[in-house]
Amino acid sequence: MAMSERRKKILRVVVENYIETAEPIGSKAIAEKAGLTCSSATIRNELAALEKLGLLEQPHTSAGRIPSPQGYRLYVNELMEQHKLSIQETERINTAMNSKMRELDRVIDQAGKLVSQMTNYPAFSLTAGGSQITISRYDLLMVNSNSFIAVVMTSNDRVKNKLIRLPSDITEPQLQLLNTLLNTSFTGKSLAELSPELMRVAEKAAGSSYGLISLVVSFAMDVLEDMNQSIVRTSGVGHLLEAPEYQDIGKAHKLMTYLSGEPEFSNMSLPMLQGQQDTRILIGPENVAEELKDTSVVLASYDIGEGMKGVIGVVGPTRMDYARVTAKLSYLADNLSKMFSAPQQPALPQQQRPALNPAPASEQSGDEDV
Amino acid sequence: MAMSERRKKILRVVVENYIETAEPIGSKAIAEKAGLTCSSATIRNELAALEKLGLLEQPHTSAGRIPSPQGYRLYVNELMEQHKLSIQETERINTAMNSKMRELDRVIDQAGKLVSQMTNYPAFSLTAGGSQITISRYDLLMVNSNSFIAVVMTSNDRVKNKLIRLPSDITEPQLQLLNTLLNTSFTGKSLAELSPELMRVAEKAAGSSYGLISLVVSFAMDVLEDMNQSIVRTSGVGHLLEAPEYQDIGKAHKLMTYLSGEPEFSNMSLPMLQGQQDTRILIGPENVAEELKDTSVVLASYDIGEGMKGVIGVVGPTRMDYARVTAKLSYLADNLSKMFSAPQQPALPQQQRPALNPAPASEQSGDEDV
DNA sequence: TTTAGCACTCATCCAAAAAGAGTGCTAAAC
DNA sequence: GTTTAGCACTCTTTTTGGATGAGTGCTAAA
Repeated sequence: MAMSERRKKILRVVVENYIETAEPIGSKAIAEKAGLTCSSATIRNELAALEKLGLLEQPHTSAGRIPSPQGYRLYVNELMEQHKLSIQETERINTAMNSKMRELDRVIDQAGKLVSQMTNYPAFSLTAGGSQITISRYDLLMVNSNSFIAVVMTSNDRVKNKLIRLPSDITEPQLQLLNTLLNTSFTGKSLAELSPELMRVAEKAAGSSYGLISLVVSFAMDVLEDMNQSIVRTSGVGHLLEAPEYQDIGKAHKLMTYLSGEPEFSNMSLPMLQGQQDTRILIGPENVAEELKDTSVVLASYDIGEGMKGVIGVVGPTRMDYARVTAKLSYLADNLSKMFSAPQQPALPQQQRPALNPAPASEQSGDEDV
Repeated sequence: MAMSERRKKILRVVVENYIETAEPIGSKAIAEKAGLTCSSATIRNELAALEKLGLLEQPHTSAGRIPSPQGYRLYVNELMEQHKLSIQETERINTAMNSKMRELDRVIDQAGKLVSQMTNYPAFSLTAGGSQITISRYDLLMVNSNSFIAVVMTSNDRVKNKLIRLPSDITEPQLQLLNTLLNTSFTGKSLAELSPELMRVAEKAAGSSYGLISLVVSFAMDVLEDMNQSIVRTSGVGHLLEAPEYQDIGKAHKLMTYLSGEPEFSNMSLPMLQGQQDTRILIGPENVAEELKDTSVVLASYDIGEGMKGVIGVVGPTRMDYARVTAKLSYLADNLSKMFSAPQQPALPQQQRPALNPAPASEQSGDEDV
């Protein structure tokens, strides 16, 4: 009896009305919208009950009701209907993914932008979780007597390179030797295992007084560190101003500054980075950060391979359209996962660079380079 | 007589007051601030004259005066004093540049962010002008029988790579052959010169039926295209809300959306990309874009080497503090130029990765990779 | 349990009045 | 000829107070 069907219906009308209009709704309007047979007075009684349960709130004595965060939570958990994406929407995502999403950096960037454009909310995008990645191979390419290119490949099949210049000369055989040494002693090691001691020992053994090994290995460490480190990127903060709840400049500004800083999105993405779930909704006060206390965050994660994960998310007013946003977000995340697992890229009519021969072959694994 | 010293002084007070307070100023207040010996009535006469000259404006009959765009222009051209950066400010720029600005992509990103933080205005950052860059060298590194790494080096000493997978097997000698062919026929060519015909011919000559050449060359084309293409990045749009002129949400939102889109900053950067000047101030209506008509833009360019240029810029209300902004911008731009020309990085106490041996050597030229 | 009725509370809107800032002009002073 | 004091006038901003109306909570009857 705590939650009769009627109450659920009422709650739902309140939530959906508020999502749509951002205005409180009164008993009379509810009676009409809900298609219930009872009168507004009855609804008033129910409203009072729902308020007592903590699911509704009243901005002031003589206003209608709006959902409380708990109200949203119940709505999201039990009442919300799955939103189906329209064909246009899926098309849009697909085409956007086909163009220019090749490198990891760009994926983070573009995915965020795309999400923001599609939801009309600020969006963010991040990657993380590469701490157990190792270097699987080194190649040193001689350029001239005082510079060479170091190419390293990681266990998750990414390749990065760097042009290294030396103050003194080096010969091809020396470089070869160095290359072999690197491949025998410095592969299969994670960032943590590439200790300075190891380097010193190897340096000595090689009889190299140039610190050449350190130079290359330190580059390798940079690469691993970069993969490890999560890059967060925010886009579309301007969308905030569209929502009536951010007509208050002070409020809008505060949130914007927070979003443009380096917020701890990675924290809230944790359960997803650990693979415990792949979408997550944080409603208002459920957020840890003070700045997000009356804001909701919707997150979806995707797989980059080798234990690495990416997360895309949306930030908006608590009354955001959860059904629609989650639908878009998880569709996009799914597609990103597919893109990273299948080298052939998404499942769409490809448009290769027009001038190309029908390449018999393939595409790269993910991205390249530092 | 059109512009007596007194008038200049008055104009200057009006501009500087407006920059500081965003409020019109009246004759009496000017008399005090300017330290002139005359009375407010005299000033009123002068004000009327300055208004007739089009240098001042009056929001409404009984308000004080504010500068017109022409007024700003005159101020910027003749009256503005060079602003000296404080030690703290230069320090801040220096330290920010030392950390994590290694790769080009990141430079664009970080420089924009830094500018925005230092000026408290939205900032943008872009690079352009690599159309005559060529590929100077190819290396193909065998990974296994159906994949290899393609490494290309460009004429401006950047190196990019890509892991290429094949549906069918390939042998080391085949790869070698391919490598040689690429280096003999496809180096020293700009993007425009890498025509599909050339590829077809080479493909035939090589007897390769795999389209392998296309695969690698098309990657090279991507690389050149990427360098050619200007990447624009905007940061700190939220700062707009701090300015009183953007307390109007509608206005703020419009400008923000414009800035977050892909605005033609590259157009206004043109004179700078062509090396005709290295800072530029566009005041209000001097801007081409409708959205920027009552906004000012300050730009500074820096050299990336090999004809490539980068531009950083700031967008703000017409009353922005030009002296301070230009000072910061050009200091940063200078430092960026230095950083790109000298491999050793800026002129500051370096902190290398702590665990490293005192590397006898150097650092990379600029950045790496795609 | 539902409903009609009614007094009551607040936010919002609007108009009118009051306050204040700054001007432009005139006539006198330097 | 330039500067200045004086003053009426204009226009914005702020304040005030009443009217309006939406929506409630409660009571008493169905």
